[in-house]
Amino acid sequence: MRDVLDVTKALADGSRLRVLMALGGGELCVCQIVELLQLAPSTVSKHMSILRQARLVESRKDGRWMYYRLPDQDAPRAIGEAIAWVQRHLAQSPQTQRDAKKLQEILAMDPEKLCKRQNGS
Amino acid sequence: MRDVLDVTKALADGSRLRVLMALGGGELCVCQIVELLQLAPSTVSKHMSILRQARLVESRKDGRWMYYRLPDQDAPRAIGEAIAWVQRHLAQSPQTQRDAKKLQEILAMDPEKLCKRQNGS
DNA sequence: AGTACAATTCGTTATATGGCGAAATATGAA
DNA sequence: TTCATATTTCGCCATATAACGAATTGTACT
Repeated sequence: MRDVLDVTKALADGSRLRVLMALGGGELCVCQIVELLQLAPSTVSKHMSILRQARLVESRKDGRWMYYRLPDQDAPRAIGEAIAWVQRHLAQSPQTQRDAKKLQEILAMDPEKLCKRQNGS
Repeated sequence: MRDVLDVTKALADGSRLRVLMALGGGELCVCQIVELLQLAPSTVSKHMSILRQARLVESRKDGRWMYYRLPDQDAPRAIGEAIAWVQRHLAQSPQTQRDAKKLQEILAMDPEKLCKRQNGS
């Protein structure tokens, strides 16, 4: 039950759902997620740790950058099914579509500049 | 997104998950759920209103008793899938099995006496 | 009408959660 | 080593949530 609750609690937040949908397009680093959600880096980091705790995302560290991605096949079945459910039922959401658009802009930017912009402003 | 969040938030509580699993065996009235969860009637009522808001349960009033059940075919697909997911991944849980056992005892009781017992003690 | 009673609503309290900024951590570059 | 910087951890605050008991509502039975 703990496992199931970890998943449902992790899914019970709008920002975290948006991140999961965004990761459907491939891995993202924290500063890209910060830019998408327009939340403080510390807040995003907390969200990602909750998602990782629930095993809804996996992470990879590359230098100073931490990349998050959706889990692959080795993940428990419950996880894959939960993510698929979210994707099915959120795909048409206006929020998801706005985010997809913004993600294009973010991915077009140089990640270096993106991160610096966050300290600057 | 609102709909999806209503569902995930409703599922993000242990008591509500237990109720959904219990309803897999058929409809229950509030006092039976109170007996199962060992929570105050007002608390259970609140839980049920959250589940109904999310459309994870339907209700039927019979005299003074309110019966709750899992939704039938007319429910949105997202709902049926969510319930099926919970059932699949909670079926083996110790909590679910304890509850199933206790449910047998509750169903064996006279509902009239069950409700009165709650005021008495 | 009046009583009994299942369920809900309301008001309150304790805890959980989401948000931020400051400080700490970790890693690459000078 | 020293500095810059991406991320995380920590401490704090505001809001949300779960729990209860008391009061209210709705229904059946005198």
